Amino acid sequence: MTFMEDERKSEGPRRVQTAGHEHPTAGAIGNQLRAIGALSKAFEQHLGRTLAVNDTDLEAMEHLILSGPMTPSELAPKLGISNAATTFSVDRLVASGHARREPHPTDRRKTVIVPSPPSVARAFDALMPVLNGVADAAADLPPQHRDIVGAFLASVIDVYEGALEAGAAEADTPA
Amino acid sequence: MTFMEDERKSEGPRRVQTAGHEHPTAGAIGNQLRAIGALSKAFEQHLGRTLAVNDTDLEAMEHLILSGPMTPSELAPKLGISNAATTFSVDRLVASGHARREPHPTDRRKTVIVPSPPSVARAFDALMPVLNGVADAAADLPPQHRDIVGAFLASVIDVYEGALEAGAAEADTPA
DNA sequence: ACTTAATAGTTAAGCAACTTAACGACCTAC
DNA sequence: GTAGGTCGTTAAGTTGCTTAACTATTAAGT
Repeated sequence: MTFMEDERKSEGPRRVQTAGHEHPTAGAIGNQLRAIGALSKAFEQHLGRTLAVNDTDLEAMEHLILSGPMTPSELAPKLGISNAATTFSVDRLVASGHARREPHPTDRRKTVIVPSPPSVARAFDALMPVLNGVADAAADLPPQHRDIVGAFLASVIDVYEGALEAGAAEADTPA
Repeated sequence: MTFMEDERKSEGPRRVQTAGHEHPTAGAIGNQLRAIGALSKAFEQHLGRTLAVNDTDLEAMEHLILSGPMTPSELAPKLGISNAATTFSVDRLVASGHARREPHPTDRRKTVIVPSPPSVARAFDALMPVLNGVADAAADLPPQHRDIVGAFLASVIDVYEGALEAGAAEADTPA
């Protein structure tokens, strides 16, 4: 690690400098979490290649599969893109046969995007090894261990949520 | 959950259908892992906004900070983009003052990308809450619990790596 | 009932970031 | 010293996003 050898002489408490000297295994857990993030990203990209769709369209399919058919306006915020971009994504999914548009039963302005069953099945088959693998790993733990892991993951979630809130608050206060 | 009501009558063992009926807490752990993935993605985007860089450039900065200065050719595979695209990313980082190009000391073909200390400090300050938060959460665990969590995360990593290998193998065998 | 305003989806024009291919500069080996 | 490979950059083209404008439909006001 050859960074920040000069600079940053002292300006507050800094427990984590490079990778945590104080608790070797504690730092290791952070590394594992980061590794999982990288692996899950890699896996998603692999999955996208398998189904011949780009990242956005794959994510759209995931939402359509996990939450069921929905309108473009509902989908857009889940994808974090504009309404118009969602139209393009749906266009691509329809063109490649992964989904179809259906009129909304009561509101004629709306369109419902329905994932095609074969595509759902293919996505599921590709996802299953990971879903099952993680579920099995968790299921294989004795219940107390499962609770310990669950509690730790909950605390990690709290950390992220806290950091995001702090960041949002700081955005409100332009200093 | 209104999906796959027809189709998929039976074609093999399927333990995880919607969200794991057999082991409620086991499924919960999978959900937690997914939540952590989503949160860390959201946090990265927030961080990118804070430093006024896009996702790619932020990831480049992270690699430059965590692994130290490196050449574009080393950076490109870490970003998962082409060499040429890395040139553009570096151009942007240099233009915004987050990094600078330096000639390689021995090989005059190469350029070394060096992150600017102030940008490193800013990124660090923004990252610290999460880094420290996770490290603290891990450090607060009694050692046996830490081992339990570490072992579980290791098994999750194995699951992903196994799935990626299987996917790669299947790509070789065009069926 | 008719007009006004709001909502849903799409289209249009423009922009940002990627790709592959081709280049000049440099290193390495024969 | 020349031949071939590597490094970074440039060029041309593609993809996928954005905002703004437009059409169709619904909801609300009078």
